[in-house]
Order: sequence, then C-alpha cells, then structure tokens
Amino acid sequence: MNTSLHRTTILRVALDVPSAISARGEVTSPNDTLFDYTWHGAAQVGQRIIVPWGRQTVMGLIVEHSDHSALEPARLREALAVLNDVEPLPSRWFDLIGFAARYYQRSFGEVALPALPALLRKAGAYQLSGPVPNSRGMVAIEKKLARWLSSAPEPPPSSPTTVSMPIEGRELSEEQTNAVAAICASLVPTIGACAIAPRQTPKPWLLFGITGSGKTEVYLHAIRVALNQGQQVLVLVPEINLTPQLERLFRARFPHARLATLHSGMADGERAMHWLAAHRGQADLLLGTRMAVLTPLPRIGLIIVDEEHDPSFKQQEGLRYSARDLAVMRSQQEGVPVVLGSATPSCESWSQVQRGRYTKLTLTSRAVQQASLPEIRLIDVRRKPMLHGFTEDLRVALDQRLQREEQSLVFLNRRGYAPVLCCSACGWISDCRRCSAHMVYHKSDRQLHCHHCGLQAPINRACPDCGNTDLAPLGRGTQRVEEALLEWFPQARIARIDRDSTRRKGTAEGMFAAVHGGAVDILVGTQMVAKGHDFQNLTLVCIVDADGALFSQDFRAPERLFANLMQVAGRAGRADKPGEVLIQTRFTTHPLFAALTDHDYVRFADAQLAERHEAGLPPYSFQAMLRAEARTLDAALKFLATAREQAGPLIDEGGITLYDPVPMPLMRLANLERAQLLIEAAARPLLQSFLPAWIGALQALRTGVRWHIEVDPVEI
DNA sequence: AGCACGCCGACT
DNA sequence: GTCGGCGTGCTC
Repeated sequence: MNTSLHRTTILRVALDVPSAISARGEVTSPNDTLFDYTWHGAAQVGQRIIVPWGRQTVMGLIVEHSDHSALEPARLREALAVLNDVEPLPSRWFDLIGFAARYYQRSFGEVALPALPALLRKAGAYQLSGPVPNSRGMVAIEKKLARWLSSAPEPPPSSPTTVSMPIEGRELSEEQTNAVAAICASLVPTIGACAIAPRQTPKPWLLFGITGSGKTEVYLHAIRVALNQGQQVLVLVPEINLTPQLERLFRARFPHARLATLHSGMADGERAMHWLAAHRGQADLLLGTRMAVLTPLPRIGLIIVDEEHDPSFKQQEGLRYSARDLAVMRSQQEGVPVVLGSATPSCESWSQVQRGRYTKLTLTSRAVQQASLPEIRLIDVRRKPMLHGFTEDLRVALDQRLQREEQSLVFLNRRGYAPVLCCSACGWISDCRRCSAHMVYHKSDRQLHCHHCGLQAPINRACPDCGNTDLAPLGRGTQRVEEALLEWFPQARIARIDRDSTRRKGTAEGMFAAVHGGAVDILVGTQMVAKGHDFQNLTLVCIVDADGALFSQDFRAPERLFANLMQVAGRAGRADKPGEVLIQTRFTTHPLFAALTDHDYVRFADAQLAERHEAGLPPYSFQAMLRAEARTLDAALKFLATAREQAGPLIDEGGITLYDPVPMPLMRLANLERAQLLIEAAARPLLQSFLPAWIGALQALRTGVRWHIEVDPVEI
C-alpha cells in the first residue's frame, strides 16, 4: 500500500457494495473488490473520494494507486472529487478493516464505509461546484469539535518522564493489585508520543471476577497508567444504557482526559464529532458500544471489553461481526493489551484460557463492599399454587422487604402484558400475519405488537374467527406482573423498566435515578435492569420464570441463562445487607441451578465445555451459517439444497460438514420465508478457505433468492 | 443495495 | 389507452 502523494491516472476505490459486483468468481483478497477510477490530481490512500456509481454518486475510500486497470480504458469513469477535510485513514486501520472483511467474507468497502460516521459517508452532502468540495455538515462538525476541545479539560502536561498522577479511589485488594500490575506490565511503554516496540504482543487478559469484586477499579487503574503514558484507551460496553454511568465515573476519575463516546443513540453530528476527535488523536478515552471498535485511534495503548460475554457485542444485521473478537484481533495487530472482563466469561474465552491463549486474572471476593454473596433459593413451582405466576414464597418475601423498607427486584425477561391473546371458545391465537410469531398483548395502548417485525394491530373486542367476546391473555409479561403487584401491594411504589417504559430518550436514566434515590420499593424489569446498576438498598431478587431457556434448541441458551441469572442475582445485597435471590422453576435438580446456587461459574463453564467438546460444538468446531430469504419457503429451501450440492466438489478434502437446510426458528419474518444451512469445520483455516470458493459458486448461480453468510453465528 | 428497463393487469 | 406491479440486470 502506497500512502505517499501521487499523481497518477488510476485510483483503486472501496465502495459499500457486495463483492459479487466487482469480483465475478472467487475473492481471494479484499483488493479484488475494489473499483478503478481515473483521477487527475493529488490523492492519498485513506482519503475519501466521491465517484459516479451507475446513475448515482457515492462516497468511496481510496485504497491504492495504480498505473493500470484490468478493465478496458473506455469503461473507466472519472472520479468527481477527492476530499481532504478529514486526515487520511491510517494503514493500521486498513489492516483491521481488511482482516474483518476477509474474516466475515465481505468486500473491503462493505466493512470500511459503514465504519465511518454517516455524515462522512454521504456523497450528497458535498457541494462539488466550487474549487474545493465542501459540505455544510462538515463545517458544523468542525465547529462542534472546536467547542468540544475548548470546553474539554486541559490535557495533563506530558513529558517523557511523566510521574503517575495520584491515585484516588479505594484501596485495592491484593488480587486487584496483582491484576493491575499484570495488565500494566503489558502496556507498551512510550516516550513522548513515540511507542517503543513491544517485546512481544501480550496475550489477551481475561479479568474474571464476580459482580462487586471490583473489575471496574482494575480497569480504572490500568486506564490511568495508559493515559499517563500519553496513550488512547478504547473501552467497549455492551449497551447504551451503560455509557452514561461509566462516562460520569471516567469524568470524575480522569478530569484531565478528553473523553469521547460513540453509540447508536447519538445524533449523526455528535457521532461524527466524537469519531473525528478519536481519529485525530484529540480524544484520550473512547467509550462506546460495539460500533466503536472500528474507530481509528492513532495513539491506542489499551483496549477494554467490559462484560465480554454479552451477546450485544455481536452485531445482528448488516456486517455480522463480533466486536469482542475484533477487539482481540485489533489488540494483536496494534501490539497493545486487551482486557476482557466478566463475571461469567463466554465459553469461547474460557476455553482460550484453558488452551493457554489468554491469561486469566481472577478476583474472587466481594472485598470492596465487605458484603457476602446473596443466598440463591430455588422455588419448586410444581407443588405450589400460583397466583399471577407468583408462588406464596415470592409474595411473602416481597412483603417482608416492604416492611423493612428495603428494595426488591422482580425479573422477567418478557415485556408486554401477555405474550399471546387467545380465544377461550375456538382457540384462536393472536398470530402475526407477517411473521411466524405470536403478537404480544400490550395493555397500555390496547394494541397487539409483534416484537419481531414491529407490526401493531388494535385488539378486537371479539374473536375474529368465531365472534366470541371472551379473549384471554395467556402467560405474563412485565406489564401484567406490575399490575398484579399493584393489586397486592397498593401502598408500594412500583416501577417498571423495560424497552416499552423507557422508549423516550432519557427515561431509563431517570427511572434508574429514582430507584437509586429510594423512590421505588419494587422494581419490575427485563434484561435492562440486570446490567451495570448497583442498588444499595436492594435485598431481594425474584426470578419469576427461568425455565424457558433450559431446554432450548440453541446450544448457547444455557450459557446465556446462567450469565443472566448470575448478573441479576448480583444486584442483591450489595451494601452491608445480605441479599436473597428466589428462582421459580419446575426443574430444581437441573445442574445449571446447582452450579448457580453455589455461585460456581467455573463448574458450570467446565461442564458446558465438556458437553460442547463431546458434541463437537464451538469452540471445538467452527461454524458459518448460510441464510436464504424468499417469498416461499420452498424457494429458500431449494436454493439451500443447490448450495449444498455446489459445496460437494469443494470439500472432498474433508473436515467440513454441511447440515440439512432447515426453516429458521422464526420462519416467516415480515412476509419473507427464511431457511438456513449450517456449515461446520474442524479447523478455522478449513472454513476460511472453503467459504470464498463456495461464495463464488453461489454468486454464479444468479438465483432470485436473497442470501448471506454469517461467520460465527450466535443464534442458531 | 439502488435504480433502471421491461412486459402484463385495473383504472380514467 | 396509460399507470404501475415487481422480475432481472447492471453498476469501475
């Protein structure tokens, strides 16, 4: 790659289009998916470029200079403008994007362009008539950035021998001290802005510590050292909800650091400004959700992935990447340490520790709060009468907390009033007409909602099939639980936190603040309440129904359930008051619960890995999923069957298994029938060499079926 | 992915 | 007669 200033006639440009278009046949390198344009003028690799694309005008990225093209000269078109309003993207960023493109089987541009903030990706925003292409959006971003820089605190005076700033915060435990020391020893020492080459790239750290064991404090100390060395730190968190909280903490602890944030809830202008601050090296700390992993950071020195097991790190549409895996790859490429933190690490990371690829740092005690672990009790619902899904045990426990003026959390991972509406006379069920899913009864707006495609429909007074007016809500969601609790405890202050009750911007934060402030006695919530928030006066956690995930088709369901329950259990008994967790289940002897009640993640993870090993499942095999969408299920399945035949000649070496095409769990989604085919390989390189060849063959089929390949699928 | 061209049903 | 349905083909 030549990054020098050049005057040639041909530029090789990445565009956000599938590789099928540029490379008919096998894609062997990301550069096979570039497009050639002529240009007479200065241009640098890493600059954005505006080019004609069919009848449209699009934004591209200059990847190479070239003096020839495989295309006939007559087919080449001239670029419209090379933009110099953003410093060229550096070659290390190209390495990361290139890796992701190869790994996830996409064109370079399909990864590179979506990684830029939307405002810097819109060709239409640029006025091309004047001597210099100009965009009003960009002018606004620069203004914002100038304001941000002047309002942000002065960076600390940096000198080659910067003495560590005094460390505030609590005393570290011995385990914490050891963890900090280990991580800091792996930081690349710098003199001024110039990094000394690392002795060797440090292995990823797995910081394994139960809730309340002080992982955050370890991050903070490591971050401080990296900042003192003049390095940038990237911190990834699973959800937007967690950013404001950490943001406040970082501001308090690092008043001299410039903090940028990136998450999907930000406005385009804001996002572009923070991205630019990171790219220019003006931000010291970048805190964000998975999208932040692809941000260029010229002085990067440390990467932290908090709650590394969290499924939110996996992007579930478009480029289906794992931000955690890319963070690990990035750390290796940059030669800087990465810390993966979790109380319940993913089976993937756990096995990397066992294989000696990652180094484990363990925090065992809840030393910080001097608090004991909550007692976890299983309530066998088979022998007990239930009222609105609650056993007597739960109601008594809740009442006790009210008497003692302590807070309780009722956890139910299902929003809405009832998961389905049912006719008591003919058995009619509120199915979505576009998906193969039930529509959820929402009492607040008296509407049925499809949680998959978003379709809403008013609730009929009478059954559409038989006219019977007795339509019954079946099962329960958070709204219904809230209603029941209000009935039992009319004097209690009850709050519900789920995606419905916090739809408006800022509501979630307000509601959490109310709980922290003691304005709530009973909190009802979904996943949302399980993460990040420590409620000092919360002493009871009720899990209404834990059985759904116990016998799921998805082999990762137990792992997710365990992590979820551990996390939500961790909400109880943070302060000096002991906590109690009550779990209602029909399967009290399930080994998952045995490990859970003992707070024994290690036992659970080892058992999971043994099962996976036995069954040849990841992380002992490597998967990809071919998914097809068509108007009829038959067409989708037929395509997959053909695809499987095409694979035959490509896998005679062995080591690759193609399973039968099957309809997807949510077979019909938004009126498209969906089916999938699982590919399993005994080794990663086998998969990585098979896929490009196969994709080439599939592209040559030119069927009308829409399809895509996902590498390392998480929902199967 | 867009966005054209192109060839058949229901409207003024 | 045409307005518009979405099948299929192309984009350096």
